[in-house]
Amino acid sequence: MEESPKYWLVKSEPSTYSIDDLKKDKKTAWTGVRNYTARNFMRDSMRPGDPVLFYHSSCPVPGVYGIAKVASKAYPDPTQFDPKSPYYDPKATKEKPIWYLVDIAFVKKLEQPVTLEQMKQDPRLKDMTLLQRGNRLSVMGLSKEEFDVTQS
DNA sequence: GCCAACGTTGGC
DNA sequence: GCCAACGTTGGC
Repeated sequence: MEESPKYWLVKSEPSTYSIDDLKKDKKTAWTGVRNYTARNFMRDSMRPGDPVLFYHSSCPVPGVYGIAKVASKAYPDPTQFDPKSPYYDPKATKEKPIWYLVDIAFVKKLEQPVTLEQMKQDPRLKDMTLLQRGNRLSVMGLSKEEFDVTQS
């Protein structure tokens, strides 16, 4: 049976990595996610080609600034093995990695961002994980409807 | 810079 | 296995 398509949202602080950086790079390894729920999404559910909303957080106007897509299957995050990396995890070994990631590829930058403010006011997005109280997930799933609203 | 909300850690 | 303390996230 055909698996239903999945839609995603990833957060990034634009001062660290923005949609413009992704546009320039075309593709990037989504390193540094150190949250088990987010890891599980990447490791277990993301598939190459899945559409991704690119969200800017901790910036003057938080919101969705672009579209990306999943560009690889999951593989171990190399930064967990690197003692010089801020994401180094001494408990991880190459035989037993802890953290996984996928590659994310640029699709497009939105001419106008869909701001957090706009999303909060859209009744169709009431159940969106992003808008739930206190949510801090950096990788989250979306329904097709939630993905499509930001396209209109 | 503040602070609420959350996840993780570690003592017991 | 509980739960208080702590660190981090992220909007404002």
